[in-house]
Formats: sequence, structure tokens, C-alpha cells
Amino acid sequence: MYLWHQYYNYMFSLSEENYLKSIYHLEAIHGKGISTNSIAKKLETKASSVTDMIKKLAEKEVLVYKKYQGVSLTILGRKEATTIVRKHRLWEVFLVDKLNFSWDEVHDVAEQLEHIKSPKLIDELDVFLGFPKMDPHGDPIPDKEGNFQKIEKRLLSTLEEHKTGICVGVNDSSSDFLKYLDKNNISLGQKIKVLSKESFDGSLTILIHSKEITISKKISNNIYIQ
Amino acid sequence: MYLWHQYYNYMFSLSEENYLKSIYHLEAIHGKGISTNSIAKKLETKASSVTDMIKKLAEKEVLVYKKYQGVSLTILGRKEATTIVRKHRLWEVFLVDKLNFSWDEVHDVAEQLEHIKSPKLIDELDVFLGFPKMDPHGDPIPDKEGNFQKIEKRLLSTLEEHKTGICVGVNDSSSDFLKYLDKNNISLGQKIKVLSKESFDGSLTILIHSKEITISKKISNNIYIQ
DNA sequence: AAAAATATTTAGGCTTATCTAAAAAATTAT
DNA sequence: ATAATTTTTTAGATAAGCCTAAATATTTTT
Ligand SMILES: [Mn+2]
Ligand SMILES: [Mn+2]
Ligand SMILES: [Mn+2]
Ligand SMILES: [Mn+2]
Repeated sequence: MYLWHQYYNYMFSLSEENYLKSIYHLEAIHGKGISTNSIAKKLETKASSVTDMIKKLAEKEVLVYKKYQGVSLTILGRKEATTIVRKHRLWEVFLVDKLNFSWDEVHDVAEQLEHIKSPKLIDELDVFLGFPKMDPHGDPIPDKEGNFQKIEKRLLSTLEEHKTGICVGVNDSSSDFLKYLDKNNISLGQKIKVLSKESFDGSLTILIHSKEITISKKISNNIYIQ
Repeated sequence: MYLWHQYYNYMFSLSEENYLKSIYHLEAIHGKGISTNSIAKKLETKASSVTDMIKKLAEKEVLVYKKYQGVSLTILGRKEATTIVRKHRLWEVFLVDKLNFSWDEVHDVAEQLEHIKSPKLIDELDVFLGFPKMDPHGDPIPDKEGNFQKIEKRLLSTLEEHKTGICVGVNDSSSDFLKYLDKNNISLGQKIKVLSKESFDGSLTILIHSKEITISKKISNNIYIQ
């Protein structure tokens, strides 16, 4: 019996919250009807564990589940997931803006902080940070009501030769990937020009900071531009 | 398998941390050899659960346990407990100083935040807050090495008639008690003069903010003065 | 020094969140 | 349309952390 029981009647465990968040992110990419296997892959767990958990979450009416048909979040489920995403991203801003973390160090700590139960905490944090609209990786932060604007963006890999874009986000917040970007001076707001595209492996030679570098398809598939 | 495994090889669960912290606080009052029952009472759990857990913690060498003899923290256990206390109190300062929480609102949230695993987080928080020495309830905050100075203090209930003291701490951080203090304008740094003492029930009539009020023995037993 | 009372431990269960292996359903290939 | 493959579910186990009830040890009272 934990302390946050005084705040909520409807409460989710750390594990349930992680399932909701993962399903939310998967729906954002693939639409409704998220498969057991895709959830298992995202959470690095087994399909059988997922089946167990989605039954439980269906009971709690945060998602709809029909055997062999995958799941979809309900309004309630999406609300809950959005709150977790809001918390995750606000904490990331806090860590970078106030505590001298770099953008590659925040994700894992935010994974823990997003589960802290206190409505006042997160709303006051929002105030304290000046109601930021974006997290350090360019992802939008939902407001108190769960609303946020979807920003226009496309993958760098889809940019044509000789065209220019501005880096506005990343598709992978892992420390490894972000450190690679740092090493190559790629950061949010940076202008990137595609000089040439290798059709064989999809690698790009780009101009950034008036320096030419070649990046693999895997890299350009994880950078968003505008 | 949680994310913090990347930071530590030696890691404690939320529950283990709460046991360590409770035993640490009990040792501060009663010295070595903390009984199973006293731990159970502090953690609002059953003695049989405590026996299970202290066996596990003894295995991990954070405490010494001999059947029927109670437990004592080892150096390692005390170090771990001190870190948790440090985190708890630093978060309390953060909530009050930066997020507009009042001193009666912080404890329950800090109970959650104290379990966040990230050495960088807590040390940067310390920097950000300006290395505070006291939490909002007048309790000392251990530094990075676990050192803190014990401040001179006594219970208000031990102050003689006509003598004056300054409120420097509380023995109970519950919201209920702190709200009572707020209602009666009793806060840290406040001058308190004992006007009279009722020998029958130990209640005190005190002068605070040039107002006379009468408080029960239970209240004066939870206020520290200097 | 017994007897009574209290404290502690042990035994056996329960829940949550996992897992592996096997069964069943759905999809894809022939 | 059948067979092969893949996906999903079910069945049964495990570990952590808790519980109740019973057994045992310690302490207090008589
Ligand atoms: Mn993140
Ligand atoms: Mn992010
Ligand atoms: Mn506290
Ligand atoms: Mn405190």
C-alpha cells in the first residue's frame, strides 16, 4: 500500500504505466490495433507477459482487447498515457535546463521520474520551467489538459539531394545515438544540406556547420528535419 | 529488470531502501540492536514480514542479524541509509524553495523521490539548491560523503516555566501536525516563551508572536527548540 | 522457578509481474 | 486448399514482498 493512494482511487503500477506509454507511442506510429508482439518488443519482454498484462489493463478499461486482434487505448487510457509522457518530457527539460544534464543523459532518469505520483508536483514543475513546449529532443510536451501541437517534420532520409532542412528532432533518444550526434555537431536548430545520396546503401553526404560528413541510412532515419 | 542496473551493481529495491531508512532512524533514537517489532511498527507492516526482509538484508551485508537479538546496520548499510535520507531532504528543499510547496505537503512526495536512482541527479540538485544544510523541517542534510552536523536541540516540553527558546525543528513531519503549527503561527526560527506549565497533563501556555496559546503535551513533545 | 505474557520466527499462502514450453489461431506460401 | 510459418494464447513455474496462524524463544510476573 503506497502513499499515493491518498491522491487517486484509480492508480496504475509502474509496470502498467510503462505498458500504457508503450502502446501510446506505438499507436502514434501505427494507428489502432497494436499487436502483442510489437508491445513485447518495445518493452523487451515476452509476448505471454504482454497477453497477461493487456487482459488486466482491459479489465481496468484503459484499453480494448479482443483475442488475437491487438489492443487500442480508450480515452481514459490515452489520457493516462499522455500524462506519463508529459511528466517524462517535463523532467527531461528540468534536468537539462536546471541540473546541467546533457540531452543524452536525461532519458533513463526521466524513465524513473515519470512514475512519481503527485499532480501538484508536475504542474508546479511546469510553472517553474516556464511552460516549455518542447523537450530536449524536440518532442512536444502535452499541457495540463493533455493537448499539444503536432509539429511538421520529416526524416532526414527523405530529403532530396541539394535540399536543405533544419534539425528539429530525433527518433531515438538513446545515449549512444545522441553522443554520435554530439560528436558530429548535429543538434536541434542546426541547418543540414544534403550534398549527395548514395543509392546503394542510402548513405548521405551532408553539409553541417560548413563541414562535409557522411552518415549512414540508419542515422538519417533517426533525425527529423523541417 | 530496471534501468538503474546500468548505474549500480549493488542495488536495493524500494522496499529494501525503506527498511534501511527506518532502521537508520530507529538507531538514531535507540542505538544498536533494533527489534523486529519496532521496525514493523515504523513501516506499518507485520513482524513476520520484517523477519523475512532482515534476513535478506543481512545476506546483502547491510545489517547484522542474530535471531531474537534485533539488527544493527553495518557501515555499508548506514552509508546507504544516509544517502536515502540525503535524497529525501534535498527533494523536500527543492519542493519548498522552487515549486511552492508548503512544509506540510512535501514529505509524501519526497518518500517517492528519495528512491530515484541517479548519483548525478542528486549531486546536481544539491548544487542547484546551493548546498542547503537543513530541510524544511529543520533536519540536517548529509553531504555527498554522508557527513552532517548534529544540531543542539531539545524538546519544547523540557523547557522550564518563564524560559524562552527558538523553534528549530519538529519531530513529526505529518501534514496534520504541520498544519496545526501553521494555524497557530508556529514556524522554524520563531521565539517561544513558556508562560506556565500545567502539572496535571503537562500542557503548556506559551507566548508566540506576542499571543498566548495553550498547547498539549503531545504538541510540545513534537517541537524542538534551541 | 514456574507460569503468564510478549516477542520473534517459521510454515504455508497470496498477488504481481515475470518466464518457458506447449497448444491454438491466424497468416503466408506452395 | 493444404501445408508451413508466424503470432498469440494458455498452462504451469518462479521470485519478491507481503499476509495469517501456529510454533518457539525470551522476558516479565507471580
Ligand atoms: Mn526520453
Ligand atoms: Mn525526450
Ligand atoms: Mn520528510
Ligand atoms: Mn523533512
